[in-house]
Amino acid sequence: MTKKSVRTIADIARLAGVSKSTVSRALNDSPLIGEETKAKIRSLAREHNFQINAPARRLSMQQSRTIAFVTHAYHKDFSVADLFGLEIMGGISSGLASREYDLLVIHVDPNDTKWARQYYDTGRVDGFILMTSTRKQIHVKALLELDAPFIIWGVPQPKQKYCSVTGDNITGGRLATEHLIRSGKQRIGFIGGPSFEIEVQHRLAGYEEALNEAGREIDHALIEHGDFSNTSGAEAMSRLLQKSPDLDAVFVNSDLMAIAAMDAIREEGHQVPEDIAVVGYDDLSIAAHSNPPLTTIRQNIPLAGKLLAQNLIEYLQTGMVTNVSIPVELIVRKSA
Amino acid sequence: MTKKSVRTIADIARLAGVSKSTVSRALNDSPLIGEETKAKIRSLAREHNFQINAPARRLSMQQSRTIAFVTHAYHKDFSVADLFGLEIMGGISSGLASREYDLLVIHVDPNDTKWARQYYDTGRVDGFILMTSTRKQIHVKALLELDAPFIIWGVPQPKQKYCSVTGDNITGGRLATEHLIRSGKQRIGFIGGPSFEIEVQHRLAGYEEALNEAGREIDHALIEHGDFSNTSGAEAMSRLLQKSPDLDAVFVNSDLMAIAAMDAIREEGHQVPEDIAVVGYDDLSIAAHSNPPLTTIRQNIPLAGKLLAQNLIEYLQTGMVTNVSIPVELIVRKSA
DNA sequence: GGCGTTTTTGCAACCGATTGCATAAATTAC
DNA sequence: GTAATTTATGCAATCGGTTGCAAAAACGCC
Repeated sequence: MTKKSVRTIADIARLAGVSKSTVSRALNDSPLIGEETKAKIRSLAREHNFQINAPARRLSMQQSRTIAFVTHAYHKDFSVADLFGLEIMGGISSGLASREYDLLVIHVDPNDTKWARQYYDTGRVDGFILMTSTRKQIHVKALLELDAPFIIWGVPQPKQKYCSVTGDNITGGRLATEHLIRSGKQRIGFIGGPSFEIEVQHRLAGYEEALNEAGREIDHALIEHGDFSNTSGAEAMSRLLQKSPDLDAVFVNSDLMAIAAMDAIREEGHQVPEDIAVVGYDDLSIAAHSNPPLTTIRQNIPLAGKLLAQNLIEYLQTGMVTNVSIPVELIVRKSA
Repeated sequence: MTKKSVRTIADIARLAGVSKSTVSRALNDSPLIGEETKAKIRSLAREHNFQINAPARRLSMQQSRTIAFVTHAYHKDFSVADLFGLEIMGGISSGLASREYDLLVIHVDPNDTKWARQYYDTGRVDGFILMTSTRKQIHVKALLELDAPFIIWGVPQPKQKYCSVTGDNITGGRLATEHLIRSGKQRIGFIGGPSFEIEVQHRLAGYEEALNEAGREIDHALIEHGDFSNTSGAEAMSRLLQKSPDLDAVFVNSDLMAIAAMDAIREEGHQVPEDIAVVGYDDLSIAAHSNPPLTTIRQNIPLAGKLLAQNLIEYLQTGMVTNVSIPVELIVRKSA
C-alpha cells in the first residue's frame, strides 16, 4: 500500500535536516561526520528501511562490486565441470557475500571471447572467475589482452602473471596410487583426463612417483586417457582391459569417469574391488552413493570456492597475484 | 598498451561531430535519427569497440536488466535442489541471455528474508526466480509484501497472484504408476517427498488415479514419505519393506531418493528390477548412470528454465501473470 | 520563393549516489 | 577576548547515460 516515500539519500537528508553529502558520509561511516549526526542518520535509515541505490553508487564509484563466474554453456552431455562447478559455486558465493560482492553467472560459448569485453568494458563486473574446463587458454588470453582482473581454477601457464587456485594434483595422484600399492595391488592402471592438461600431467607424475618409490616400473600399457566425460571413462577402461588383462587396480582422474569405469569393469565380468580396485578423483557428492561407494581423492571444494573469491578480491584491491594450491586427502570407501 | 580513449558516448559524439543525445539514440536505434547518421555512429562504435556503461544506463533507465536466481545456501547434505538447480540454471541462463538480461545468483539462508529488500530496493535486480526447495512460502510472502516481481518453480498457492512454472505432477505420477501396472506389478509402493508439498500431493493423486483406473484399491500400507534427501529415501524404503514385504514395485518422487532406495532394496537381499521395480522422478543426469540405470519421469528441465526466464520477463514488461505446467514423459531404462 | 510540414538534431535536466574544496562551528591557545 | 586550530557540514561538480522539448534543417507544394 504505502508507497515508500524515502528512497534516496536526499530523502533522508531532508528528514534529518542535513545535506546529501552528510548522509552519504554518515552511511559510509566516514570519520568526517560527528557521532551524534551519524547516529541520527543511521536510525532514520533503519527506521525507513532505507536501501541505497546500487546503480548510482556503482556509477559514482566506478566499480560494480560484482564478480562473474564464467562457465561453459551446458550441452547434453554430462561433464565434470557441471557438478563440480555447482559445488564450487557455493563456496564462491559465500566468499563473495562476506566481502559484499555479488555473483553473476555467465555461460559462454567455448569459441567465443566477446563476452569478456561485454562484461568488463561495460562495467557490469569487476573481475572474473574462470571455470571453463575446455579451451581455458583461449579465454585466459582474451582476459589478459583486455587487462581484466581474473582468477582461474587450475594451474597457470608458466610465464603468465595471474591468480589461480588449484588442487595439489601431484599429491593427489600419489595418495591414490600409494593406497592401491598398500592394498597389495600389483598392476595399477591410470586413466587420465586429456593429456595436454597440466593437472592431468601432475596426477600422472604423482602416480609415477609413488610407483617408483615402491620400486615398480612404469608400464605404459597401463596408462590411458579420456576427456573427463563418463563415456570416455568407460571406453578408456575397456581399452585398458584389452591391453592389460592382468590389471588389478586403476586410478581414474575423475569420479564421473571412475563410475563409468566401474560399470565397464562389471560388464567384462569382473568385480569391484575384489578383481579390480578403483580410485576416483574429486569426491563429488555422488561418489558416496555410487555402487560400490567410491574411494576417491577429496578436494576441499568449499575451500577452493572461498579462496577463488577472496584471492580475486584481494587482487582487485591490492594487485597482489596469488597462486595457491589446496590440500587433498584420500577418502577410503568400498571401491578400493 | 593503448589505453582505450573512447569509453563514453560523449567520446563517440565528439568523433562523429554530433551530440550525446544523438549518439544515445542512434545506438538504441531510435527512429528519430536519420539512417546516415546512425550508420556513421554505429561504425564508429564498432571500430572503437565501444561498450556502453551499464551502471549509468541502469541508473538512468531505473532498471537493472538483471534477474536473481534464489536458492538455498548449500549444506553438507546432498539435496534434490542441488543437481536439479544446476540443470535448470542452464536453461534460465540461456533464456535470460536471449533477452539481454543478466543472471545473478543468491544463496539465501532459509530463515532470512532480508535478502529481498537488499536486492530489490537497491535496484540491483528487477525480479527473482525462486528455487528454494524448503520454506518457499516464507519467501513468497516476503516478496509479495515487497511487491517485487518474481516467479517460482512449483505450484502457486491457490489465492495468490504470481507467476509460476511447474511440471505436470499428476501426469507424472500417473505415467510412472501405469508403467508399473503394465509390467504386471501387483503391489506398487509410493515414496513421496514431504506430504505437505502440493507437488507431492499431485504425484500421489496421479498414482491413485492410475491404480483406480486399473481397478485396484489404494493401500496406505504402501505409501511412505521422505524429505527428498537420499538418506530419507533409503529409510522410507526400509519402512516400506517392513510394512509390506510383498511389495514388488515402488514409485519414488525423486531420482536421488530412488537411487538410495535401490541400495536399500539390495541390502535387504532383493534384486532390482526382478523382485522390486523402481521408477524415479526428474531424470537428472545421474539417472542414466545409476546401477541399474533408472527408469524415471523426465521433466524437460532446459525448457523449464527457459520458461522461468521468459515468463518472468514477460511479467516485468506487461504485468501478465502466467502459471504454466510443462509436460513430462516416461523414460524407460533398466530399473522398471 | 515563401510557408507549412516533417524529419533530424541539440540543449539541458535528470537518475542517485560520491567527493574535493570551501565554509561554518566548536575548541584550544595565549 | 581574539586568533589559530580543529572538527563538522554543505556546495557543487562528477560519474555516463536517457529523454522531453525546443530549434534547426530538409522537404513538399503552390
